[in-house]
Amino acid sequence: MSDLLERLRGRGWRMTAQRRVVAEVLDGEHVHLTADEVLARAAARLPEISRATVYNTLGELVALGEVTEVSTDGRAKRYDPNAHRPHQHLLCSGCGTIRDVHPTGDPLTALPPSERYGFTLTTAEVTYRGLCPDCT
Amino acid sequence: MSDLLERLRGRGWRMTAQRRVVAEVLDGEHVHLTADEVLARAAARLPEISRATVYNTLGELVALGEVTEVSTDGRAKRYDPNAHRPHQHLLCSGCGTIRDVHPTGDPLTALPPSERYGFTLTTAEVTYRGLCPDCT
DNA sequence: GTATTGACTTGGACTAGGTCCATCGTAGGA
DNA sequence: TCCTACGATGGACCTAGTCCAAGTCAATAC
Repeated sequence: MSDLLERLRGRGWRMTAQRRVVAEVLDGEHVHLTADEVLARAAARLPEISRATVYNTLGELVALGEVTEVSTDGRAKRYDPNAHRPHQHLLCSGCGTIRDVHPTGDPLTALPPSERYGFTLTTAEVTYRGLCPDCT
Repeated sequence: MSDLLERLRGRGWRMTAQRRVVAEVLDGEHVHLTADEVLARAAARLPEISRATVYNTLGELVALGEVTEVSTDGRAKRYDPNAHRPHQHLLCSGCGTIRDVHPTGDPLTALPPSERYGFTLTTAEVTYRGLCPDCT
């Protein structure tokens, strides 16, 4: 994660305690926190951090391509720090657990030209849904 | 669409002017309206219809499997009446246009057992993103 | 055709998630 | 160490959606 902080500094990011804490909270595998969860965890370390700062910082991290937004349920957006490697999401309909998964092949190729309506495609997002072992 | 109304009546739905109008507004191909758009179009025909009724009716149609909810942008959910035939969505990043598309093969098969973490899979939702001819 | 009744509708209050903005604070260069 | 522009703050505001008590009416029974 310190390499993330280095990359951000290299891009002219002014390093503040708030930004550092938000970036640190988002470290790890299979991390998909809502903005409120990020705020709660950040506030545990830096009690005076504000909601607006968390939203600002998350927005910047997304704009810089370091974090991706995932909205799986139409409720709160979740923030996924695993943006360096393409992946999709596997979601339990029972408990809401989310895992990063890596399907074989490029999902884009499944869409034949006749179904592209002249679009220039850039990405395909896939959400697999099912029941995890605990909820089965 | 009248066949939909028949199906609903057959399932014990009490037919009211409000429900009929909401169902009629959702008729057609490539229809992906937000609840507010449904309300606006329904109100054009039945001015005294209320927001709560539109949400209730949409929720019932979803529960009955006649309409599917799609949340592509983390903003308002959209309602897709084309629930009788499996399909995915193609979304223009420029203007927000949504089209129904039919990829080849079943997206579920792209996820190998080693990437399923013991889940029992039920569905895979795919959102293709790109630029439509007008926005290119 | 009328009475009955429980399902449906209404509008307004309420909530969650998120954005905006004026003001204050501070990181980092000179 | 001083400056200043960039970042943080908190509180108002907004949008999408939910909830509820009270009123209405579709469908059944007669």
